[in-house]
Amino acid sequence: MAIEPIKVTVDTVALAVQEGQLEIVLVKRKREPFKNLWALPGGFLSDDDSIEDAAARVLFEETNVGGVYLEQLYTFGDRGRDPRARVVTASYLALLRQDDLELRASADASGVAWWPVLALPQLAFDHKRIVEYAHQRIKYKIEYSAAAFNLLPDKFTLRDLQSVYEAVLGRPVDNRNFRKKFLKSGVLRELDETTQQGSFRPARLYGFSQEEFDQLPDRPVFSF
Amino acid sequence: MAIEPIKVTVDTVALAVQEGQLEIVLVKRKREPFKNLWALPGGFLSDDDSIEDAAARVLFEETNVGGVYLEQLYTFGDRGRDPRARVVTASYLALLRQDDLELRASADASGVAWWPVLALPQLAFDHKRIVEYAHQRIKYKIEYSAAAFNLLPDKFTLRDLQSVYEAVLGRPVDNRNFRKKFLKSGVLRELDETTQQGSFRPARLYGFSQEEFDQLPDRPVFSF
DNA sequence: CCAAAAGTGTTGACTTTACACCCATGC
DNA sequence: GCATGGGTGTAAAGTCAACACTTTTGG
Repeated sequence: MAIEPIKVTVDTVALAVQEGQLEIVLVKRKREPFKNLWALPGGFLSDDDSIEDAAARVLFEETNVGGVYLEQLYTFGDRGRDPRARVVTASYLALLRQDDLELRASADASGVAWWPVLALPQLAFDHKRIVEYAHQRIKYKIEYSAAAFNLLPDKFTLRDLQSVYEAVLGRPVDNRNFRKKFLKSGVLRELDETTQQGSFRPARLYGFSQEEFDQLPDRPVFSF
Repeated sequence: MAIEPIKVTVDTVALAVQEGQLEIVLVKRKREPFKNLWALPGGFLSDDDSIEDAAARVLFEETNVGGVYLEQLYTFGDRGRDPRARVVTASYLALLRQDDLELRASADASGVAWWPVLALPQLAFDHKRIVEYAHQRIKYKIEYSAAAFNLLPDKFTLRDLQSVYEAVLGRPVDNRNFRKKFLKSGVLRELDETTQQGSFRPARLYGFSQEEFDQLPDRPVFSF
């Protein structure tokens, strides 16, 4: 059983919702292969304690984004994915709050930027496929998990929450049904604060209650 | 960035339902580490075209089981999983029909056997965790996918189908509601055949219709 | 008083759950 | 005719989907 040398990398699909759009962080490659194409932030598994640690480290190194929710997506290892060598890539999904965003490119890249998931440039390697996989995952996940709250600050309005669902699902949802269902679910803590941002009625702020969420059944409870 | 040598392996959780119990294939290790403990069938990624191919090859080599449904589960890569070296393991779920079963151990193992998922022996490495992950996955998956039909022969009775659900979910389900829901879903093709296996009413045989299944929404439709 | 976004209820269709007896067969 | 597993219906409760107007605020 000949074992050819294999390299292990991590690539991260880092998502955020900005102005009602689902966006993703890409870095522009400075070198071959795929020089000048946009790619997912990624790099080699090194002396990290875990693959997830590697994903967090690489994401921070390449984009300056840290302290975020991370989960493993899928591992790609087909022959020929990388023209140089056999590369096995564990892909990760990162969910960012608007707060977290202060992108800064590393020396290895000639740029780092947000791109709308629905209007991506041509991507390096098989990264298009990885983004599609991530997009599918977050669509499912938002219906049965608390993933949406990883895309929001600690305090948010019901409209903010609805915008996250609409951006992720890619379609409008009925606002009366949306509010009814979320308020009934018990996972929202109503705060004694409101926004104050224009010449119209202020919106109430809410927080997320992990304790209440933990008591929900683990089937889709937030589907719209 | 020092890159220590990393090995990539695949481990497979191969499941089948036998006499109403969910069971899994384990091999008994002939060597250190974990000599004489039971472990998942697994081995190194070699010159396979894909990781999934490697999982299929290794499963066949170690257990003589082939031609089965395979899907990737999760990739484990924490430091210290294997005392010898840094090992990154892509784990796979295999679903077997009772037909497929003609276990035969390879020279590397001192045994291969079916074990009930609910009564496993002590396992090598972190394989217990991998089995738990697989078990969770199949529990979810059976509710929204056609996974159950990968655990059944081409022709089966409604009772067979219900037994698969009960074994996977680990609890009884209401048999009137079960039949009603499955028959209404349209994914079963009623055959002009019955079983003939005792001094009692014969059961009608059914087949699975992939075409009808493909038209279902991709949310849980087989939850009980 | 106007513009803008926040917030609110009801109805009908459908789905889910709980529950107990008759049917067909071989011996 | 009996033992065994196969097969069937209904009603009440709950959930989902569709739909339009009133409220609050600043200027």
